[in-house]
Amino acid sequence: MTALIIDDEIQIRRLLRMALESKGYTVRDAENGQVGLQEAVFLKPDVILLDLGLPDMDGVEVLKRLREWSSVPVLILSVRDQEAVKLAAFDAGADDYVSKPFSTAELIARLTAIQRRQGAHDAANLQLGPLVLDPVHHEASLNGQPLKLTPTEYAMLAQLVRHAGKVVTLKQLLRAVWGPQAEEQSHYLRVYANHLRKKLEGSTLEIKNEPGIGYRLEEM
Amino acid sequence: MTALIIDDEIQIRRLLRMALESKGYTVRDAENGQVGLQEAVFLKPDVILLDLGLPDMDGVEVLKRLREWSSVPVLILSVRDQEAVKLAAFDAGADDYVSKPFSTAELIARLTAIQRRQGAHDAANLQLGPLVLDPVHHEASLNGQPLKLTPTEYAMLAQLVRHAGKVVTLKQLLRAVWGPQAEEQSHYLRVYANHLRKKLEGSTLEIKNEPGIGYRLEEM
DNA sequence: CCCCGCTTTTACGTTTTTTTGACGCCGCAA
DNA sequence: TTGCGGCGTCAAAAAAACGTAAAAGCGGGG
Repeated sequence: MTALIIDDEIQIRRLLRMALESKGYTVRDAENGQVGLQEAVFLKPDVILLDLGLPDMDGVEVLKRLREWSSVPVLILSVRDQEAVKLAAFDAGADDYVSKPFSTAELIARLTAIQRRQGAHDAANLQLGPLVLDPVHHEASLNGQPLKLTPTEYAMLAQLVRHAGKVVTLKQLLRAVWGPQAEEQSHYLRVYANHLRKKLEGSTLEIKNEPGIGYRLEEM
Repeated sequence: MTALIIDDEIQIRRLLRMALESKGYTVRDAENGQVGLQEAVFLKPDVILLDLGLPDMDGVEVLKRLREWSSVPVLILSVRDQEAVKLAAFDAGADDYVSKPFSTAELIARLTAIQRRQGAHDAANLQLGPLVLDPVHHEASLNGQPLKLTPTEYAMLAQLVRHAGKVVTLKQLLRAVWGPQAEEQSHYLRVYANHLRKKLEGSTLEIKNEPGIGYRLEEM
């Protein structure tokens, strides 16, 4: 089990390193985003602890770059206890969030939690029943057969799969797929929900609408 | 298992030689970049330990020259603990980085780590159906006949072959072939996809485009 | 110095995707 | 019943991405 710490404060790195090593992790650290990403590529860690306040680049940006090819569990560390930042981090694919200062016990608890969750539905990719999404290659398959999706279709379906069975609000979907400035353009969703429904036709999956709230991907 | 040490300080060479030989490596060393490159060609080592502070040429330059024809794992040694240099080395294709002074234990650990990683996707020649790529000499053949490729064409085709059958995203291709700063220059890809398609014409291989996502090399 | 091969840039027609607009349906409330 | 908001559907218009060819830039070798 290897963990990668990306944080610019050496005290934090030391603290985390000790806590993790005492739990049997092999620990590697990086003090900025650039190096952190490089380490992630080379080291292929089993979990990443990422500080949002890095000197060279925004932590959310680091997370986005990481998520282009990796689905490793990421635990966000941050002094900022602001909702907006939290949401941005989750949107970018964070698995959990801890605000500094934190107790090492809480940290370890959350860490094992996200790794267990990961183990549960990892086995590679985003998956829901017969549908498999491969985030690295942007490919999808349904019942083992390739499913052709445009970039926008893929992004919307991925968002739905990430919250499979739960309602994803209109705003969440629009923000995730079209960006924050498109939060009000809910007609986009109608068009693309339609596309996706056609492509999912004949499978056990269904995109349901909750009027005024959002959409939900369900397995029948 | 043979290791090549490229370093101008004789104490370092001795130290490394002892550490490596005790781990069962056959060791060869060179005291400057020129000789080091020649040794690399001649010896085809399984791993290279490269000092960045060489008397005759910049270590990063050595690495670039090496990477023109070899994908051997390279571990960088340097007294300079500067981020800029590290990044330059990684960009040029380094696998890991150790700052002097270092413990031999750490060195060995990193060494075995990068070799294990390498083993994963090495396995000698890249091949897909009638196409064979020789990473050592940067040569290619199709249906047994030599296929003439420019360096850029080779790099792009190699990237596609490594992920044969899967989509390689635009960013991934651009980063791999033209470097991270060319991430947005997707017109390069159009031009070179075109070149490669012409050279693959008549074979069972096909370069397909997934609009907005990337390219895929398929065998028909 | 010029030629040659390779890379980069530019231009333009084509294909694919995204956006926009129109229309009808349904449920709900006035 | 009628009017309205949110939704589903379809297709045209607009934008983006792609394929292709050819010109311009660039560097090394003769």
